[in-house]
Amino acid sequence: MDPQRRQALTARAGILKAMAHPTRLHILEELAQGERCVCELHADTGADISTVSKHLSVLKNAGIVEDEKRGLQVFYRLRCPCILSFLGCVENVIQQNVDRQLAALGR
Amino acid sequence: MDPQRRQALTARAGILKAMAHPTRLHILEELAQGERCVCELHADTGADISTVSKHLSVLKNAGIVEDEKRGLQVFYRLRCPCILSFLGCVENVIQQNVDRQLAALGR
DNA sequence: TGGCTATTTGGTTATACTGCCAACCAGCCA
DNA sequence: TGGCTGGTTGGCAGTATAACCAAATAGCCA
Repeated sequence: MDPQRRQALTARAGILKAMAHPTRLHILEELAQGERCVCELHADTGADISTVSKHLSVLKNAGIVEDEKRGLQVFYRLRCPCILSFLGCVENVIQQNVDRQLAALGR
Repeated sequence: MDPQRRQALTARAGILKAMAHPTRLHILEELAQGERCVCELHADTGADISTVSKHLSVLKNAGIVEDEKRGLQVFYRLRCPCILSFLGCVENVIQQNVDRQLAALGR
């Protein structure tokens, strides 16, 4: 595989990896509805605030979200709202998995 | 967060996690063009064949691909071809990251 | 059956990710 | 200035991933 292709694949994988965590997906879905401060995300994920902060920095390093400090609070928002658009297909896969498991049970 | 939502998020994250590796993305892109046997994927990823086999089992466990043995060979194919449809947005994010880095340099 | 090819599995080592705690920093206000 | 609130950072322990090698398995054919 040539280095350029390798690099392109690594970049894409990096974005996916940043998204591939339940708490981070939850955060992204919240942000899809509008910007949120860290304390709000802390409240509705239930995770320790330092954990939330680290998740946010993962998302920020990946370039998926951006932040803005206003007074004491830091607000985060999606940089590309389209980022969640593929979840429809992910749901298809999951539904198929469920169907398959049911079929296996009934077998 | 209620357990059901937590579970849904974990399932989604699982799919993303399975995709979040350069070699596995490469494999998925190959499969998007049609089924391939392990040896073909081995040839064009350049990875050790046992490594390719393990990557394929990750994808299979996630329900993203399915396999079929025909003679000595095992062929893999995408279960949901739409799975790569979101890469367009991932590319947007990457392009923005590049732009941002360039801007930072020029600053 | 014996040997060959294609693939999977087990074991090992190195590396990376998570979550939690404690300490620290920044901005506001009395 | 001192103290408070909101967030970030560093460090640690536990867990999970990745790649490689060696060994095992499955199907074909002589």
